[in-house]
Amino acid sequence: MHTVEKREEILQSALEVISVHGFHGAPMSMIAEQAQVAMGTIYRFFPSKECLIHELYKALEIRFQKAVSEGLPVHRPVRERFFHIGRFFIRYCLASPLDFRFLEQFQNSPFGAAYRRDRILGNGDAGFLHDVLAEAQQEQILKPLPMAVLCALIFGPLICLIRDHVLGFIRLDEPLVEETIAACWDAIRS
Amino acid sequence: MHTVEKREEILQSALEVISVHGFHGAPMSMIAEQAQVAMGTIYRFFPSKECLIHELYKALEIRFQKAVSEGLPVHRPVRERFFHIGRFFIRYCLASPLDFRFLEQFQNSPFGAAYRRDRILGNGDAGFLHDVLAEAQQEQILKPLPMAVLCALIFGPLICLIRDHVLGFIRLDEPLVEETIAACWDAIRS
Amino acid sequence: MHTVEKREEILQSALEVISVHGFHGAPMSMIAEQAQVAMGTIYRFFPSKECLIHELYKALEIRFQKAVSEGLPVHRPVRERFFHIGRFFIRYCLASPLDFRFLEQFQNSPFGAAYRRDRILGNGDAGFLHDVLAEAQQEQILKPLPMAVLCALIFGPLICLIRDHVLGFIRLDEPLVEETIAACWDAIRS
Amino acid sequence: MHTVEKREEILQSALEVISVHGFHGAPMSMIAEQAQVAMGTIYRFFPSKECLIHELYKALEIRFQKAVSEGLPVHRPVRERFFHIGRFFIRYCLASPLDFRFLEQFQNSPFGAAYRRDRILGNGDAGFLHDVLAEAQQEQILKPLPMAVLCALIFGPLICLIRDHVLGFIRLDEPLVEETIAACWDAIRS
DNA sequence: TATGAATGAGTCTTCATTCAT
DNA sequence: AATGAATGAAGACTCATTCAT
Repeated sequence: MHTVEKREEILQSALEVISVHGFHGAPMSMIAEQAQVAMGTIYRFFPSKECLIHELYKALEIRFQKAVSEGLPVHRPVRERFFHIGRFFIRYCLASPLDFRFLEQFQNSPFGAAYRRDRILGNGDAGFLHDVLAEAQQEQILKPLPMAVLCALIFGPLICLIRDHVLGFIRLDEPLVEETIAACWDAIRS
Repeated sequence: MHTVEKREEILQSALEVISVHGFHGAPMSMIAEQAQVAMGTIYRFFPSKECLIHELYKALEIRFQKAVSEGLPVHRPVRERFFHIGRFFIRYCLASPLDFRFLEQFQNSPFGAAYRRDRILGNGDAGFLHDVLAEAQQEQILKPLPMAVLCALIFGPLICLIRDHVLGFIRLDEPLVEETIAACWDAIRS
Repeated sequence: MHTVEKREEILQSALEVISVHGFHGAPMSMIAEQAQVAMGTIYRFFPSKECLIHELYKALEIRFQKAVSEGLPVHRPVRERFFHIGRFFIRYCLASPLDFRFLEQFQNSPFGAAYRRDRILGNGDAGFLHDVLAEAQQEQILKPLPMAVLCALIFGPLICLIRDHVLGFIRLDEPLVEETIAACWDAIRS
Repeated sequence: MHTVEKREEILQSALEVISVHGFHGAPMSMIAEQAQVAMGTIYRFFPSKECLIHELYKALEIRFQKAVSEGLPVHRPVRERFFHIGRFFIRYCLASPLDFRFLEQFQNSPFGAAYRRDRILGNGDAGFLHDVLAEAQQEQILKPLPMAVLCALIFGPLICLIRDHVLGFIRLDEPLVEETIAACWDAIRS
């Protein structure tokens, strides 16, 4: 197996094990076993468990941004682009519950505290969403609120509902997703 | 020191240490030290670390519910009650950031999984908010969405922003709080 | 309650708790609770748990010797006295299973190693049995074996069977007891 | 060192430490030190202290059975086989006093309670002795007593004397062993 | 004198990390 | 480069003993 592939394999195994058992329920030995490598091998790619976790976070972030921004109808009206992002956000989280669970855990852990939160999940001003919102705000379509508040008004509810869905408390079907995104739009539009 | 006081002292220390370092970064010895008691003393009040954490959660929940529902203008219009709850919710979280961080951690941990999530933080349909929303919905003031979605539309953004504030990314002042609550109201009203 | 009575109460409680749970399954707190005294009170009578156990052993030994020697038909033939002792030995053990279990535990523990074993259970040359056997040996009724061997030939089987009985593997009824003692007699008589 | 050897080394160290200090006087750290391995290493071979002890018991039992049954003159008269077993039983115990002390402790502990007692030491009806005695009883050479009683009449005294010897109270030399076995034979023969 | 809350050393066990092979 | 056995520091928990009341 190639070096790069092995690295990927380890990251993926870490994701699987950690998202199920949590950071502290996932010993390196378990991750190694899942990746079908020896424990020592992991340390050839990542100097410590903490680094592995941070690297995994970064990898997921990239993967995530890519998925959500995919097919963004760049030249369509703001509202349409907004709905696109909302839909893809939910779609991705539901399709990749492991990613979602890991990212949530990461946010709410001392690991995540090291990171500026304005990256992913609940905030996106580093990326494409920022552009959409900024543009809309200039057109005075949106309320004149700080970017962080706008992001919160959008991703806060979505994350909350995805969590509810993952935990089985509600069932997020197509129409409900649309209605929810619409409600978020109501929250931010002027 | 009285027995009750010591119990309180231990709970408070656990809150302080855990909210900063996380569950797994907070050994019993550290909690004991913070409370200025010996480790064994903790076990006179709580049979295990897990129990200590659950008891702490329950205590915070009560404290929290009380604070948020305090002075609720029961006989005023729905919109006014809604704003009251939103304001007090934020106010409490900002005044008690340790509580907030602990509760957030608890929710996203295997501990919290034992609890139905319909309690606090991100959901409130167990209590007074549920009544307010239900009443408003009957009057057709609100969108005909499931209660869980309504709660998500309210608490999702608030929690998100409180976290941002606690972590120092934004500054939630009085006017911003009002505007945010208003935006949430826009999200749910029909 | 009198001082002496309290001491007795503690010893009796220690016996009950230890014989059921073993030395290491019987914390001082449990013994205190059983005796309905405070933990500290035990330390007014016994300087340490180890001492308590040794004192208990000594008390049981006395109680035991008294019970077994009771009503010994001093002026009857040796064989008759032998049977008397055998019967009373078994009778006492079956009637006082707690004593029996404690003494067995004590023997097989580092505690007991401190004691010369030629006291009780499986040896009795300190007391009346010694006299009976010595007398019999002088009359050449018994094999010319060392006293320790004679004692082993008598108490070895009895203890073994009592243990089997206590554990429920056999049922020691009257006739079986008689036959067993007779067999022991066959073992030692010349 | 080989894996198997290390396992053996740990078992042997456990035997040495436990037979001297007792189960509760033998911390894993002490066993590890004796075996010249780190504490964690023990857990690679045995999932818990309890398992270690049970494995040790099983290993000793096998060793023991093998030693005692070795060279059993299968086609010789019953009496001869009986003496052989008695001799080898004593011989093994005296040659392996650690084994003996451990097995005795095990029997009288909560650990041993899990095991049916019809195994070793004080009972042997699971194995070869049972066959010898059963055969002898059919030939009406022995008293018509239950097997458990016969075993008690044999092993009771032997164990008792071995213990005395190990503790230094008597000296079991060759002739004394022979006489003692003969006395046991007198106890059981009809 | 009696109490029992408090202490903290000691135990078992886990797991991130290392290193000889 | 890869392995995984070995390490030992760290953590939860127990309980004999002490001491302020």
